[in-house]
Amino acid sequence: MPELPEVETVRRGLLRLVKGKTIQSVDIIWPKTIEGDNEAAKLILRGRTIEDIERRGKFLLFRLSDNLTLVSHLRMEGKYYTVPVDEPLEKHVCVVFHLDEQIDLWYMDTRKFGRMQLVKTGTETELVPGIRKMGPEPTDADLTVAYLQQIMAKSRKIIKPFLLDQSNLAGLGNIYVDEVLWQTKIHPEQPVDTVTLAEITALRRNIIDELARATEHHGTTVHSYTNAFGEAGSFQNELQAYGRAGEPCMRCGTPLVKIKVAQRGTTYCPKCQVIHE
DNA sequence: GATCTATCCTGGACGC
DNA sequence: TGCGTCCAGGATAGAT
Repeated sequence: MPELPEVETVRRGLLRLVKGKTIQSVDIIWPKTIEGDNEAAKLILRGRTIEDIERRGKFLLFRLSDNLTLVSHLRMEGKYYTVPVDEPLEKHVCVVFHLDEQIDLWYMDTRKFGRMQLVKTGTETELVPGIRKMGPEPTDADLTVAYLQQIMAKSRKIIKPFLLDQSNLAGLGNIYVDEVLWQTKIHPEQPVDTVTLAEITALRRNIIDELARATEHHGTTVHSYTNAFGEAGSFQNELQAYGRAGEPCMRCGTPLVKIKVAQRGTTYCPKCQVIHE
């Protein structure tokens, strides 16, 4: 399930593989992948050159020639692969971009949750709802203690769904939320407005550092995630909470517990992570 | 306005 | 072996 480190890894891989290439034509196998009129999208994409690929949160932004941007979200299992032209289609290929130099770019998605949207470059911050409402990137410059303190004081949510909500901050998903909460010793059901300033400060540090470290490891491979070269990330070997239910906590030895929070599987240490007033 | 819930999807695990 | 059921989860529309 791609979160920010995985999406950033895909972006870097795609830059090496398709930057500067021109789209000759497009086949749309799963129509719902591309929002709106598929036939119009095919016509609009034809002849456009991929000038750059940027990222905002978990969205990939393919900057195309003549001020067009293809906004792509991988959701659960979306993946990009480049293959020789006219390679027989594998199962789960949703969109094929026929590029110049005899290369095809496949968008594959086992669960077909991923979505793409075509917009005029620069309007994605208004026209793509997920980007319009998105909170700051998890970096030292953008994600400040003061900002977190301000929005957390006003929230009546519990911490896990709060951190998963991309309008509060960008980039976290189920895996890394469990990790940073374990690192910061915060219970996933702790009410947001009761988290102390010391905890907010430590949480912010852990979010920024954890996502940067995971990006260095090319992300986490759980289920089927691979980068644009079909390679798996290695950060799953570094995980301390997610997927380790029943195993001893690396801090205190207490068996980690798995519960459901906001419809999401959640692993935490019942001794280190205790709800406080 | 804030929060919660159902929905979209399919492969894999599991029980019978 | 084959079938049915459940689980995984990011974003969002609709309900509360």
